[in-house]
Amino acid sequence: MHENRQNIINIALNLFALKGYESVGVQKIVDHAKVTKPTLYYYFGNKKGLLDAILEENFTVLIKDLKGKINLDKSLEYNLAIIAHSFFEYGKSHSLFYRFQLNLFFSPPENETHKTVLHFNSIIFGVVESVFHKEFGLTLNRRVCAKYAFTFIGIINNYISLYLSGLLALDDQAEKDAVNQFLFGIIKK
Amino acid sequence: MHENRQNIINIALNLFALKGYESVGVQKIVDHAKVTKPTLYYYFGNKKGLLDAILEENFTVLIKDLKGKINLDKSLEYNLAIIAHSFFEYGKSHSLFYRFQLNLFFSPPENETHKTVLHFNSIIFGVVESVFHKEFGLTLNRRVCAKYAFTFIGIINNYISLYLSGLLALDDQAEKDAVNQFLFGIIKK
DNA sequence: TTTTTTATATACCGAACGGTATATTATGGA
DNA sequence: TCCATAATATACCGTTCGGTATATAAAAAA
Repeated sequence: MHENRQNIINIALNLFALKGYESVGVQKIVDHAKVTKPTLYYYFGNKKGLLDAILEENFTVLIKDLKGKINLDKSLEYNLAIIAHSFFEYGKSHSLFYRFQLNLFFSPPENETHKTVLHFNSIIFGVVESVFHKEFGLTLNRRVCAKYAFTFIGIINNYISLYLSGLLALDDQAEKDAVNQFLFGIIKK
Repeated sequence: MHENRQNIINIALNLFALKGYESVGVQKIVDHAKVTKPTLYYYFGNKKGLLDAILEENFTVLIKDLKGKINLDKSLEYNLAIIAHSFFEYGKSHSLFYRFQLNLFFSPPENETHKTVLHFNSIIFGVVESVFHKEFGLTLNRRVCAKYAFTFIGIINNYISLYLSGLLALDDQAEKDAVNQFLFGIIKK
């Protein structure tokens, strides 16, 4: 039951990630999934509903993982390593989705797709920011904590982008490199 | 003479940056520019030709500025500051284009638009990499220099993204912050 | 002045777009 | 067994897509 629903989601993610959301028509999706248009519209209402389902399904995995593994009683270094590890493992296991999600994040602000992905990104951002707020909340204001979170996630995404381009392996060394780049820059090793 | 050509370029960049290349039809461009389709096709051949003209016109400015200001006889810190300054000034004076260019860079790899922007990005990348190669070329291999260049540009883009979202001012302090983040991380100030 | 080239408009093309009215087939409960 | 609902298909909707054949106006060259 509902196997068509899941199949449509999988097929659509593949096409979206490879060609872009706007470049893939509903007809092409249902052709690849070997169903017809009314089936897709029965499950998702419209094309945007299909996109929402894809985002919901895939982002939930990462968000739950991050929330479950972060431990605010431990050190900043510990939690940054945990975050880097979660992101990198997720990037490897959901590489198609990660590429697609990056694409949506950098899509134009008036595009409806941008706003949807922003919702999930702000959740992730809040989780990462909590780590900095616990560490620096008494000495630095919230704006600086937010900037740290944004910068750290930026460096993480930078590494994952390199991985997605085939230029880097997301191994233990890369996790350490990312955290060290953020904490100490390129000078100290 | 050719005022229609330039007008089409300006109008199209505005629409592309706000709604996305795929989401803006040729008809909408010519309507806004108050010309007709054959005029656009006379100057640019097709929609992709229009995109190429936009990229060429705008990237040339940044690339020439970078090449002109980098001085390989001076220190790494000096050149990184120069690069950050050029990027930030460019981001402020060409903010619409910068947003659009980021969007294209993160667009799906099979999309034709991605490949075009990659060409200009690799030129910029080469310029930045030359700074690291001059500094570390004897002690570090090319892969590490390339990674440094990629990371530094990533941090720069991170800052410009914050600016484009209205979350940060691209002032002198931001330039220093970006370079320090790259060189020394968040610890040393 | 005539001719050629440049620049623009009218009117149209087939294909693809997102979406739906309606019919049909399964399926599970009463 | 009957009926309601869930799930799928056929065939179609108006609109917009990128692109063009053709005509025309303006300007430059002959």
